[in-house]
Amino acid sequence: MADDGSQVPAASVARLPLYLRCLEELRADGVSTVSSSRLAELAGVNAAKLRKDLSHLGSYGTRGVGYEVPNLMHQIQHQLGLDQQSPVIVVGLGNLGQALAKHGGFGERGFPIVALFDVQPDVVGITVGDLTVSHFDDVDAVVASHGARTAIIAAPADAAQSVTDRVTSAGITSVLNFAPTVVQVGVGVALRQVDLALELQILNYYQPRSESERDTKLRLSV
Amino acid sequence: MADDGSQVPAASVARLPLYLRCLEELRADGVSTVSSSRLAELAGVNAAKLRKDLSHLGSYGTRGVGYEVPNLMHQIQHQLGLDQQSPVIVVGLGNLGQALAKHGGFGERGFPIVALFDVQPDVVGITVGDLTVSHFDDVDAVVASHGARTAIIAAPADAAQSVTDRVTSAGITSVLNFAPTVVQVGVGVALRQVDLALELQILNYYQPRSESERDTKLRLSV
DNA sequence: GCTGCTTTGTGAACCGACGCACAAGCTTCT
DNA sequence: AGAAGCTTGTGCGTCGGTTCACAAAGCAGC
Repeated sequence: MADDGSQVPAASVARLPLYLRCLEELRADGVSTVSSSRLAELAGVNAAKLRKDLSHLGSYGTRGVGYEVPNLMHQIQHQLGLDQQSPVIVVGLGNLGQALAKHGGFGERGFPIVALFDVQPDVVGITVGDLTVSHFDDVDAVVASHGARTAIIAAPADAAQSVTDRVTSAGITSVLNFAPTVVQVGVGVALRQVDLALELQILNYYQPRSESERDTKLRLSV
Repeated sequence: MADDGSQVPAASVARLPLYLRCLEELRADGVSTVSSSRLAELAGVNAAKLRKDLSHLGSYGTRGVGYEVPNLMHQIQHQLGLDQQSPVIVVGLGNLGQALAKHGGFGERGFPIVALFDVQPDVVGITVGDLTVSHFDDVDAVVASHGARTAIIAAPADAAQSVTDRVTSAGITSVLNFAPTVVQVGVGVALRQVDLALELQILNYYQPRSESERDTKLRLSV
């Protein structure tokens, strides 16, 4: 029902790519139809929640049968705007940045990496994957020429904010920040933060502690 | 007030490491006392929410003054169980796994990487950072000898579940999964999933779309 | 065509999280 | 000592998300 006017709740949006990935697996296995309960099991979520999530993008299931895998994939892809490729730039080619640049998973899923940037003289000019690292000073022209809208920030923490400001003024409207610091973005720019060390610290809370701890805090799923 | 019996809500736990990181910055700048409003600004959250989060671990602020930076850091560290180091193993030394293994941020924050595992003959035996990659078959003995409780999974998706099962049976109780697939863990094992391509897909939803879209969905912070 | 089985889509209750707003409490100045 | 000014800690209303449970709807077999 909700196709045009209303928004999809943020919590649902965050799960749609997960469903899409599960659907890809099913399609690879030659499955043509899937029920909400089966798909929910694969995604590790509640079946009712999954159905409600999918209902936000229309009624594409068949009662008594389930969802047609290729059709549902197409609907989710459309809703997420994955119909066309979205070029991505990477800023900061340290260990993590280089790994991300060489990581094939992005290109496979419609996010080809088209340019790499750094400021270190010993990094600018080297080849990572099949791209040569450009100097960050050239970011405006390169972003414009490729029509890139998404930036992956893998720069040091103390440079992350200025890098973010620079790429957004160059036309970037989506920022995925791996630097271990909070960055601010203006309106009209989407932002997600991924902090690897933070994840370990969160996990650590759920470790059983020696000193007279309750053992009732041993669950966590994300 | 809530120190022993009651739990800290999961949403609060997930933010405590963030506060801790901001406090580290403040301490590095020589700041000895901080108000909730200032700390909230640094962390990018609401001040009342921050105070409520901190209240879950006791009353460590002084009204009219604020929080003493070193003391608050210590309390958060204690609550998260960061008093002692927690050794970590990395399974899967592809691009991402190698970058994570060389990433200094883990060791700095109390999570020294003590062992690396893979199954590929051309990877086992190589040196990454200052560790040599062991064969995954030896995981039980190595985990036991180091007392490691946390595993970072950077293996291919189709191996992630079996790797997870193996490391948990070897004694691992915290799993940080980077493989692009949902893994299941038994009770008593904490799990967090990080999927890089997923993040880009989520971001993509908030991109302005061409076809007669509302421009009211342009915000997102995490 | 009708009955029974299966599964979707959703109303509604429930639950947790968020943020406002204010009382309690500490500090400083007079 | 008393008053004024901050800042914490928290009660409470609100909002969004999750889950249950069921009606609506399609399919299969008789």
